[in-house]
Amino acid sequence: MTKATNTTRSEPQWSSRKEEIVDRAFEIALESGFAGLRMRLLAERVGVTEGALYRHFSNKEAILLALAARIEGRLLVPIRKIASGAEDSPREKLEKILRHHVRTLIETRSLPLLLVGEASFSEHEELRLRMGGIISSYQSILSTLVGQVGGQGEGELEPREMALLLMGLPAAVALSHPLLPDEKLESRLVDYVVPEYVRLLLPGERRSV
Amino acid sequence: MTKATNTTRSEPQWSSRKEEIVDRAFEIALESGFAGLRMRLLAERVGVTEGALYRHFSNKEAILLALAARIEGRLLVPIRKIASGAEDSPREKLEKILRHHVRTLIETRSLPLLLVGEASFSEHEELRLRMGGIISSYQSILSTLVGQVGGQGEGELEPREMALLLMGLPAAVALSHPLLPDEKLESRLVDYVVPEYVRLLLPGERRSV
Amino acid sequence: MTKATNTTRSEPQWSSRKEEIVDRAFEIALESGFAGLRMRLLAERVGVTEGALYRHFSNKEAILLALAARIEGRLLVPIRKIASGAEDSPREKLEKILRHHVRTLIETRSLPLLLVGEASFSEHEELRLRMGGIISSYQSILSTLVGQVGGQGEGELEPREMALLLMGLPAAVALSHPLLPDEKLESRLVDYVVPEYVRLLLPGERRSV
Amino acid sequence: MTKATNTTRSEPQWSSRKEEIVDRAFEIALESGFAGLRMRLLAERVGVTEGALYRHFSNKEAILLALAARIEGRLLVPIRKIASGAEDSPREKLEKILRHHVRTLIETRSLPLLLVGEASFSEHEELRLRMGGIISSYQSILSTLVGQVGGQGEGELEPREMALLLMGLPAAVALSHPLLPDEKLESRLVDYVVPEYVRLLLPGERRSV
DNA sequence: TATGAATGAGGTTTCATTCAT
DNA sequence: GATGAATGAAACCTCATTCAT
Repeated sequence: MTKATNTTRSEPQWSSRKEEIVDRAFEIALESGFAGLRMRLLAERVGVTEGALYRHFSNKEAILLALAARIEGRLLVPIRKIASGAEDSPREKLEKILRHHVRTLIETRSLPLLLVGEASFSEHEELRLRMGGIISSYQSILSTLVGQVGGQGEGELEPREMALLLMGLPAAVALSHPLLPDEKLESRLVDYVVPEYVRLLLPGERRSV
Repeated sequence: MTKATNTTRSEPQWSSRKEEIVDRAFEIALESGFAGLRMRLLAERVGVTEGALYRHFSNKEAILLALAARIEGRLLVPIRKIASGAEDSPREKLEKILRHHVRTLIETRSLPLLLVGEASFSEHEELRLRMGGIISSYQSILSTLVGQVGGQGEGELEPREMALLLMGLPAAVALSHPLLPDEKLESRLVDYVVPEYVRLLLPGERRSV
Repeated sequence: MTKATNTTRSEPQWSSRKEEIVDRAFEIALESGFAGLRMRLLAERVGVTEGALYRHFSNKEAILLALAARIEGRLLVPIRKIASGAEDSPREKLEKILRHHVRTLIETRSLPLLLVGEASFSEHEELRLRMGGIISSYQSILSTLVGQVGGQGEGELEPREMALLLMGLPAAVALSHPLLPDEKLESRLVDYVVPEYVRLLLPGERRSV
Repeated sequence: MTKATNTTRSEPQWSSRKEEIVDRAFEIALESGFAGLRMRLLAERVGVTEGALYRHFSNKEAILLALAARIEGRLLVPIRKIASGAEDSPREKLEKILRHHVRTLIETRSLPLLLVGEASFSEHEELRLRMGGIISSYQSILSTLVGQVGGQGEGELEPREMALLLMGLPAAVALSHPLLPDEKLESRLVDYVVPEYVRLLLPGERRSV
């Protein structure tokens, strides 16, 4: 008899209002970007009045931060789990990470990375810091793994630089995919292009084999 | 026949006001992003009132389109010139293009690519199309050149996919640089990382050597 | 038969919650004035939710009225007691009253009189009436005492006018003290300036001496 | 044919919009106090939309400050002129000042001093400072004049304290008059009570005469 | 009694755009 | 070409109050 009981399929069972708000905010940002996230629209989607949103978040900024946290959860947390796994080699980890990243970007219409772009100019400092933190964490995970791969004998590119290159593929997908969706390419990206990319960038092991 | 041709006597230089408006718009977008471009602020910077802007552009969207055109001018036009040059090999051309792109991004705080991101969500359809056009042109230039390099014997990656990878480096720079500026990395990017990246991605030459 | 009488078993002390609410309301008004008294803040200070306040007071206005009553209690009740005392002369009573008033104003950051000002503009008619009643009572107490002092031979100023002048000192303190606190002056006010003021305004005794 | 030409009697000829806004704001504050001054109502009274107000004042606070300046103009400026006059004795100046002050308070329903009260709690720091400045200036004018009167042989009260007492009469009027208007008293205040008050407070000269 | 969520009206402010001059 | 005032819609946010539990 509680409100939570008469769930329809669109209400994931135990989502408190707070979570539901973030869910809907994510949806809207997916459609219209960070800047298109208006409190009025959000309230409508949630099915309450605007004032009600402020019971759960003190600010619009607080909602944006929760969104950032959610993105972190979808993107960074799985990546951290992959990186800390015990079974895979560093090279395999890198490959898995990139595949996860690219897949997520395609699923979310590149939202995560595009939000990084929007955050660069945001007036909300905390949001900017948070987004910078996500990028920074991501790159240091990649750097560490690159360092563990080793093997680029002549030591041409530093791990940090290699990490940047590895992030390049998701970045390129993020920027070009929403404007120029290409289903054929999309289907090959995760399973084919990513592994090949890793192979090209980190040829060390190949030689050693 | 270009728009700049129908100058009246009061515009001795080529429609100076119009150009100046776009100049200042570019400046502002550099500082505050697309969304931070307010008509009021723009008018102030130009040194006129808001109403005056509407003598030169019928819309804010018209100004955004002019901005897109300017970005095209700084980014795509030089790239086209490089691509159509007669002296360099395709590989050299690709390298030059990437160096130009990365250099421009660093100079412009990544504005061009970030604007692509913002445009993805824009409500102005024409702007979205134009930005899509820039990306698309860029990628087809890269694809063509990759095709001319040839040599990836087993034909693992298609030119279009390779083009995406090549665009990855600038994309990664665009996304990470504004939030996490890194001067040491920056100084090595253009002259060192880019050539190495091209060498890794297009190993054809290596065999031929 | 008073409202406080119908206590239920859950209110062992005399309607403690109600009292506490007014206490906290007084505190807040002391800090932020009448206008700064928000139901939300009040609830927080009391340690309950906003809805709970409406169990004890039907309105915000009801709380404001209770506040006015409390001010009456701190200001007017002691003054009435002084005025009805049997031992002092009318002149001594006036002096005691003014000293009490000034002391209270300093202790309460002038809240009582400033609230009078705010109440002048209040949309709550009952509150306005109540505040007017406080002022009015105060002045008639003063008038009566002034009449009892007698002695202004030529009958220049009527008691009511003299009462207004006597209220002038507290009023001036109320208006200037919160904006321009002056500790040196403050320490002399109660024990020195007030008696001197009474002596100057009611020179009757001087002649008799 | 300009808009200013078709003046009705209610438009004082050369009031720019900016001045008109302050005029209307003053009117509203007179009716409903500082807190009752809503941008919407103000815009209605001026006959424009809310947005238009922001062409002339960047803030609501800016309007409040303009209001404070206007009060300063009506109250403090004439008082300064009186104080710096060459013909009157200090005692006469004090009397004139108090008469001007009391008259103004009655005309303006005590707005100036009540605004001081409201400003004490205002969240607008600049407004608080400004109001404090007005009070402070006023008191130092009074103090100076009191010092010039001299003559309180035994030196009982310091000029600053005497200034506070002098301000007491206007203050009492301000606080009691709006809540308890009294026409009979009002008519005697300016011409009768004020001079008598000065005579009582500053008896020095009387002796010397 | 109390909670916690919600409402609805209203608050200040911003912004692209228009228009008479 | 340009100004300066104005508009109207929409933005974020606050607050007293209500109500099911």
